[in-house]
Amino acid sequence: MVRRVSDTGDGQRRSTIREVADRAGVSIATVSRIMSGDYPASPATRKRVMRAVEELDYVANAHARALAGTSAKSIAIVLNSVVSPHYAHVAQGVEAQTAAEGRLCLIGTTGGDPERELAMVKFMREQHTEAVILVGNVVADEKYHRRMGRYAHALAAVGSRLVLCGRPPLGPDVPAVVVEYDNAGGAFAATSHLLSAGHERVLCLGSRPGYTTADGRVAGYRQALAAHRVPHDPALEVEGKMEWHEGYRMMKERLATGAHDFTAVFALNDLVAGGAVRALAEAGLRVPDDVSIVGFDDLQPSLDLDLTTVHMSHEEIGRTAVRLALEHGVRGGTPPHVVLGTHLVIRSSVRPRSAS
Amino acid sequence: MVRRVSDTGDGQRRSTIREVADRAGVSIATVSRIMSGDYPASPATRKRVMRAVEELDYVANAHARALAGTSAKSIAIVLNSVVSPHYAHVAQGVEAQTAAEGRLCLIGTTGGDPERELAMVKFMREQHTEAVILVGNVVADEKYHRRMGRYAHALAAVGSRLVLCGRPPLGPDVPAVVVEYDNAGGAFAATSHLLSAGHERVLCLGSRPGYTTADGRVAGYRQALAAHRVPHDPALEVEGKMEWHEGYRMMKERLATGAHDFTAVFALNDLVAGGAVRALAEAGLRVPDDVSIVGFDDLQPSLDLDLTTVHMSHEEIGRTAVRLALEHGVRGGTPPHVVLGTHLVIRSSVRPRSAS
DNA sequence: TGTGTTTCAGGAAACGGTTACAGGATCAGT
DNA sequence: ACTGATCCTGTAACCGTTTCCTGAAACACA
Repeated sequence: MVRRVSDTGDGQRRSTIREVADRAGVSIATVSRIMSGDYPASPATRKRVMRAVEELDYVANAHARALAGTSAKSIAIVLNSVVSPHYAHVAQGVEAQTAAEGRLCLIGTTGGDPERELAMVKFMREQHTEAVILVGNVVADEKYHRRMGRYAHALAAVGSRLVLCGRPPLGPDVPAVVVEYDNAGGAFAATSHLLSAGHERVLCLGSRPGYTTADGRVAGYRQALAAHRVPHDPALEVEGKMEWHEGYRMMKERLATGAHDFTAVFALNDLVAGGAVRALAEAGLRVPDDVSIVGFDDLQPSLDLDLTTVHMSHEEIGRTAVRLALEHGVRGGTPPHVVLGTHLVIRSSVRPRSAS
Repeated sequence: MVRRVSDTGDGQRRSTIREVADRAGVSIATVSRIMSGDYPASPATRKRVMRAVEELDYVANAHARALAGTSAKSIAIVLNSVVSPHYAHVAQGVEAQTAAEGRLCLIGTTGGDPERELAMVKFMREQHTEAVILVGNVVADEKYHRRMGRYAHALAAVGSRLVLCGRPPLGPDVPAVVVEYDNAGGAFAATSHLLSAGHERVLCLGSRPGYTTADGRVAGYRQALAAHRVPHDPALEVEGKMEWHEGYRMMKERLATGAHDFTAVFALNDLVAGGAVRALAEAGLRVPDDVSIVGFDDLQPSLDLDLTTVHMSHEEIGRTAVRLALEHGVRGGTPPHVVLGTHLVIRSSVRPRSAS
């Protein structure tokens, strides 16, 4: 019997339970039981084992433990990127709740690439995570739908323990917990706030057909226009990604090509608002004196900009995702679908039109 | 022989390699070999196995695989929180490089609690991660030193594969890779920029004795004063955490209690700068007309504020940490210690004193 | 002292893979 | 037809735990 050397590949020799047992002069069963909590061992035995553990600096192998049944539970979160403030907060929420539930949190990023997302999900499945939380919107274009088949197949295998965070269901045959936030409602409130202040030409910055988050917010914008009986001018909807530089670009181009044909701006998120504000400033336009603006997210930028914006509890989304995944895991049944609300935070970036 | 049911606890029945083998009419060895890449199997056998894998939706158990030797490599990152932009970028860098090296990234947060940090390190050890990257500064107070013993013990066990990111060494007996950034150098450049513009009363916002990052930046601030032969006034150093609200508070209190006895501000990071700018604005003071300000980090806020600031490549830090950990793992020897440079980014938040 | 109960500890199977070793076919060369 | 070499596949040991089942010692009680 050749015993392979237990080399973990990192040059570290780890002591095993057998070595602890030998040193303590007991069987491995005894060591295992003593390690895993309250077992009625004689004080003498217990002390001997503990000393051996101490001396050998023994740490149980999580893989072996998982294989033997007592798996160290873990939950995976897969997102585009962790630098975007929104995602960062969601990740924070997931991590916090995961820790609170005594689980480990695995994280993987995809850069928005569906291919990498698929690979990640497979990887997480191999790790036997209890749940995979997918966050971030995915473009619902043709390519996406073509790959849907494979997605659905791979994801259905983890069954209901799949959680979709702020993104559309993958298909009717793929059961999944869904946690959304009320994009349309928030956008409605934001736009209404501007309209109520007398603004009628409201620029909508950052639309991006096919991206569900953007679509939801644009929908809310339009609903608000309709509710206030303000005509909808498609030319006021500007396409762009929800990033600072895009906000800057969109406003820059708007000011360069067209006339200053708006008095207010609804930015699809705070980053876009920030970029837009800078572009306005460079054109000599002031907020809120010359232009009113409302953002979305209530993240860091809104403090610096003193921006009126739509507040979401980003961490709450992450926490809820974990909680629902776990609850649903024990309860079963049809997976829950939760929509988290938003509310408007008034700061100083909006001024009534009559007063301007 | 009673075969326990392979229940992973999540209600999902996962198919095993044995089931695949049975269905394909081959042995498990063949399945294993075919799954793990290029093995000279007959096309017929290969096809049969692949079909069985497909039908059963077989995914190998990562734990079993790890136990058997071919471990799925992983790297752990432990940090205070992922919402702080700096940490988020570092985490992003770690994640990116980890993925590039074909590893999985485990993430854990501690909330700055040394106790939780210790628990995390232990957890990561159990997971047999190749390296544990510790990022974020830890207060070097008495309590910390008291616990040092246990830290050192637990951490030394992962040996040189411990990476310290922007934090002080744990002790002379604990070998670790260290990746730092030049806080003092950056602060020196920032402060010098203000001094060269003719400012002599430069407020330093966010000092916090014992916290190495803050200490480094304050040191650079003082060195710059000395180099420019400007007297150092301790009253100009204001203590506070490196957060937006703290920056706001510090400036608010300064303006409330004392006179406006400074013409420039060196904020220890961009968040603090943002809070300070808001407080100044509320007092009717403009940047840069009335007060010049320089930040540190060159993160999102500096775009909104058009802030002159010290640029660091936050992601680079994370990437470097992973790269060094892996390189050092194969090379051995004394662990490397790398210091990454910074440079000043000029925007519009500083104006020469003579012109104001 | 005999017997029934605890109390504590060990032996061994099982978890799901990988891989060294061995062996049966198939095939080419003589 | 015999011998080797070549190909492919199966058997079984092993990774490091947990835990069921069994058994010996110690104890209580009649």
